[in-house]
Amino acid sequence: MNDNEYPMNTDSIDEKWSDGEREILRATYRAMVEHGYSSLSISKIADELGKTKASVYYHYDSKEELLVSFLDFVVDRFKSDLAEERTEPPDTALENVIERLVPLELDDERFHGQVVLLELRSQTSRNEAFRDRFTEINELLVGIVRDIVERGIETGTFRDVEAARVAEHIVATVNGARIDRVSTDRGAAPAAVRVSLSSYIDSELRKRE
Amino acid sequence: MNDNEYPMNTDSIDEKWSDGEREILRATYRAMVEHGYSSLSISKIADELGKTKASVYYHYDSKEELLVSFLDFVVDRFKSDLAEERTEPPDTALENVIERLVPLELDDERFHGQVVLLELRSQTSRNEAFRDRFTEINELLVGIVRDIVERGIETGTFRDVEAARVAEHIVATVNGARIDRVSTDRGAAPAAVRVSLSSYIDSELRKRE
DNA sequence: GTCTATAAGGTGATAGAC
DNA sequence: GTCTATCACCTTATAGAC
Repeated sequence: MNDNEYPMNTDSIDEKWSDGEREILRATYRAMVEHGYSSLSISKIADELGKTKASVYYHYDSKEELLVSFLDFVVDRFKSDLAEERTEPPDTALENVIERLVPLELDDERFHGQVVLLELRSQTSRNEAFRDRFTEINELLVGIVRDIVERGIETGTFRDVEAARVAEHIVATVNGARIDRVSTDRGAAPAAVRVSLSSYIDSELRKRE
Repeated sequence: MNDNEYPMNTDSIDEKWSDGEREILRATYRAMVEHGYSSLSISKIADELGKTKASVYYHYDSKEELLVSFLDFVVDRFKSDLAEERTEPPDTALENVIERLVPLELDDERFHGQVVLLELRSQTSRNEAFRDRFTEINELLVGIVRDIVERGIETGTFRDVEAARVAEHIVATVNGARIDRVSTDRGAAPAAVRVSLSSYIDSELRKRE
């Protein structure tokens, strides 16, 4: 389902956005971290960019167009952050994906990234393009987990469960924990969920005897 | 932890808000459903109220104050919607709570309620009062589930698991499914999570032999 | 309590010079 | 590509009449 995924962390030859556009998208990201989605404006983006509003409008015809492009930018980062070698044994692969999605420690940069994602997610009911992207993200996550579980069943590591159903469960739990982390002060919750997920994987997936 | 909870659906004697305030809060709710948090304005609320902006400012000194009051209003509704007799046996009590939080069918009214909650939740990183309320909501949910699980352990229905940890897991899963529902087009996901949660409860909680 | 009128400033967006 | 200047409009909030 995802053949052409490369780690785009480094700014390699990437034709998706021009240099000017990427500078604007990066400025948008900073403006969003600082001011939040609901008080984001072209002026604030331009300030962050170090140029004037008119410069922004040279690259984007409207705020709406910029925001959809920004959403792609953020989703792209999320996806490439997730892209990883999948050669490890299924049980450690599963644990690695979970660790990546719900790390025990979350540095400021990733924390801000999750806040931005949550703020964008809150726009899904009002904007179809937004809803499409988050549908895509969740399907990607479920697909990754499902593939690992299926591989585990084939190799005999896991019991013969319904992979799709288990994947939905794990992704829902992971998403719940992620959103809890950025929207409450319940610092201990992510760790509790991590432990509980391991236990779940153990009792529902891992073969006994 | 929650002795004084009554179903406040009907407008009984409730000293928390004056009649005028409640009218404004209800108008705010309608305006929010229609326009979304990020384009919510006093004008739109006044329009929905059928009065002028100045009338709103007679009851609230600032938009900020109104919004925090509105948050209380919404959280209150959420809590009273959850308040329920807890006399059923633990296993059905648990299933009922889950059914209530992640119903298989979601009518428009409740759907809008969850959208509003998600939009308010997206403000948590920018506003401490908001974060406090959502911390409270999640702790309430975890508390409800934990109590049921503990009761199940005492009565011998459930195995002797770590109730707090299992509660965190269930609440995270439920929250993930709830947010998935309002922010993606993955219509089948909530049902899949429901099935998977039942299976989880069965294998992790329910006593065998 | 609700109104009209108004203030001061921010918003998205465009025209035209360089 | 970036700038200045400008537009019409919307924003939060207040003053004062009724």
